[in-house]
Amino acid sequence: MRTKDESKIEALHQAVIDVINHDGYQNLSVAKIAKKAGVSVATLYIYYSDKKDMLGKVYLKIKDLIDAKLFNEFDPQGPFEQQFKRLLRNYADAICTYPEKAAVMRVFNSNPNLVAEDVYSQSMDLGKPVADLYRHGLEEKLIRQYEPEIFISFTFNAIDSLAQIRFMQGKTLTKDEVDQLIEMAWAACKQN
Amino acid sequence: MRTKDESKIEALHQAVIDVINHDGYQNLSVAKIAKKAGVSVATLYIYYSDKKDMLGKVYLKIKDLIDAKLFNEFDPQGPFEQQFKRLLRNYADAICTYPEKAAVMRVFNSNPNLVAEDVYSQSMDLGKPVADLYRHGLEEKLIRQYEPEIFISFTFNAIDSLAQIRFMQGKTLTKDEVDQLIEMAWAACKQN
Amino acid sequence: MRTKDESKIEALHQAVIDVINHDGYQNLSVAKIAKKAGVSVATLYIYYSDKKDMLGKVYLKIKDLIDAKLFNEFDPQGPFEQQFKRLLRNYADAICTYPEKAAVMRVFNSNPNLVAEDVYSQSMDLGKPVADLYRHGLEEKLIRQYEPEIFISFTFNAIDSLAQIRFMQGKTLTKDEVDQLIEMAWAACKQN
Amino acid sequence: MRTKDESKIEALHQAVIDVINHDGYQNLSVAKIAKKAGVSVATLYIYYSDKKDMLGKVYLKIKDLIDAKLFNEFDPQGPFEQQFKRLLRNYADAICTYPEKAAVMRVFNSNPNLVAEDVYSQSMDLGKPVADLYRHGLEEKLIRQYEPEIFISFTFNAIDSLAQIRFMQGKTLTKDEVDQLIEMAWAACKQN
DNA sequence: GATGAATGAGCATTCATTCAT
DNA sequence: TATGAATGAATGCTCATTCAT
Repeated sequence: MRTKDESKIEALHQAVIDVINHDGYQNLSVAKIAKKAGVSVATLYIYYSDKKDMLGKVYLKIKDLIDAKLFNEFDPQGPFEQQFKRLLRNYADAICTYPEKAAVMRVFNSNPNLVAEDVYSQSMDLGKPVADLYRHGLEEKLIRQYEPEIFISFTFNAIDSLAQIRFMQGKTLTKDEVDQLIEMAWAACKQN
Repeated sequence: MRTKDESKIEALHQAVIDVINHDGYQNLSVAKIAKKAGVSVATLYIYYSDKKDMLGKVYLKIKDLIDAKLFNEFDPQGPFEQQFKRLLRNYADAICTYPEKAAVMRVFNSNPNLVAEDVYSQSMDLGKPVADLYRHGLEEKLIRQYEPEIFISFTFNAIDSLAQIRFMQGKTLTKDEVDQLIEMAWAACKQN
Repeated sequence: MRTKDESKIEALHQAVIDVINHDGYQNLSVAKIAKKAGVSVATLYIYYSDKKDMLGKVYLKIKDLIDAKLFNEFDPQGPFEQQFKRLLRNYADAICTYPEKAAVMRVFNSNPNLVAEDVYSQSMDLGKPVADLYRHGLEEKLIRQYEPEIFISFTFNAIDSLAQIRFMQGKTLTKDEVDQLIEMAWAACKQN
Repeated sequence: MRTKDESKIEALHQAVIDVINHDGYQNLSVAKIAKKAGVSVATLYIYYSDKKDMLGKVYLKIKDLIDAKLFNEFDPQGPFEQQFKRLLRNYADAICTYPEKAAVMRVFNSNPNLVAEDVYSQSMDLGKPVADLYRHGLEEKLIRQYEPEIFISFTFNAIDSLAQIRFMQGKTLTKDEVDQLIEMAWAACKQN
């Protein structure tokens, strides 16, 4: 029965993503999700304790998917600028690869009370490697001596911001736009 | 006859803002708004044709409030960099002056279907002067030759992004942070 | 101020008739009536104690209008068959002259709880002359020795019944149909 | 899983009938129906998509019940007058057997917008056998050469009309009245 | 007399969740 | 495991009626 289970969970997760992107998350009812996933509402409650629990798990799964791409070809020993840009490029790649999932993640990020507090982590929380990189850049005076959140705003959030606009227009970031975003992010953050 | 009670409209608007910031907008019910405003639900429907209409009007009022600050001491004839920074400073000032309202505007901006399409304008739409400034900078080759949305991401949206984080932490942008945001925005956008 | 009053009452009465025929009487709200009449809801309550009172008065007015036509050229001394047919012809004339009003009367007749009990009188209650005629016919053995309601069914109600069907089809009774109805009514009622 | 509770549907149908006859159909609210049926409002929406759907199904069920009686001992080859009277007697029997249901059907028939258009058929539409009989009588010159609706008025509708009056008086048609109604209907319709 | 403002109670419908099988 | 049946509480909205001017 293991495979059966997994396929149902998968279907439910995808349904959440579809419904949010299709109807907006304020129309996100368990009935709609279950219907779209082709399972009964009661079945949904076998896998998840409640709606919040389910959304939290979807969120986490999406986050893992994107984080998984984040450190592709990432060399913690390489030169700082290269690492910095590598990270952002990977992030841009990730949200271009999974545009609907990225859109859902943005929804979760700007609506913290959709999921339980403990499951939710700020958009800042891109994990230890990012924090390490930031600290490294700070110590070596390669980036401005500002708070980490301000960097997030000009890096990941700036990319997200454009991606969101493009997603609303039914597009994804172009290769050129990614290059431009990275250039501007670097220009914004680097210490002169 | 009874005279129109302007204070009720004010109370309703404030209630919308409070409820969105306290309970999140997915718990934004007409009943809750009316209760918080101290009026009956039926009364609400005297002033607004429906929920969407009400939210639209709240949105517009907030937008006007912020836009009103935007062109304070703004000199369209002044040097470009100064104008650029003036605009962003004014924007930062505005959202620091009305932090709850700015938070609400962010919610509306990322949830377009909360309000009628005609009332809604993209976060990009900061009005003609901004568009003029962008075009001017482009023509004079003072800023990068990129699409306007990408600039929005590194200017208004970057500021918004940090403001949102601070708001969630129960803070507002500090004077220093505003300075830093403006510096970074300019570094990101300017043509080298 | 007398004329002003009358015109408002007239407008309200007409509005009731229009709304019932247009939207059906289950969508008959005082707000809709007042709007259509061009007066405020509160004004309506100056003229009538409540909705039921108003509808009752409209009903009575319509009834009077139709009853007024009923005894046109009616000769209580004339031969029975002629009187019988005269009455029905007058009735048919009346509901052809005021088709919307007749339609409204039918609604009231089949929904007794729309108006107060005291104002409401059974469709049978066409007044004393009709009762007299019935008694006369009975005594002279010119009509069947049945209960009065059964005659109503084959006379006024039969005419109403066809008129209603025609009204729903957007038509009124034709001259021929009226003749046929009267012939059949007489054939049904007369004693052989 | 829980099994479908047929008794609930039955209770709901009966509740509709009761409420219409006791409170009139303009006070026919879903809440009242559910309460009277002893089920929750939400349960009602498991069985019916909406109020209109429910009323439509009640209507259809009642219609079927009455129609089922209509062709009892009906012999399409028998003499015309006998068939004519048989049909009316069956109809009278039906509405005497189910007086509350017949009353409800009358309400539905005179308020077409209570149910969906497709479910609704005019009171005339008593099915093909009635139409056949009418055509037969017409061709053989056994009945007057009039439109079908006019016959309906002097047959089914006349019976209905008296039945309605009696129902309002808390009675049903007596055996004698049925005989009288049929005699009069035949007298009205037959060709001399 | 006239009316815009105001409301409690009610409307049809949907919600997230649990039950019984 | 799986699900149709069931529901109390909530949803957005409208009602007939009254108030204050």
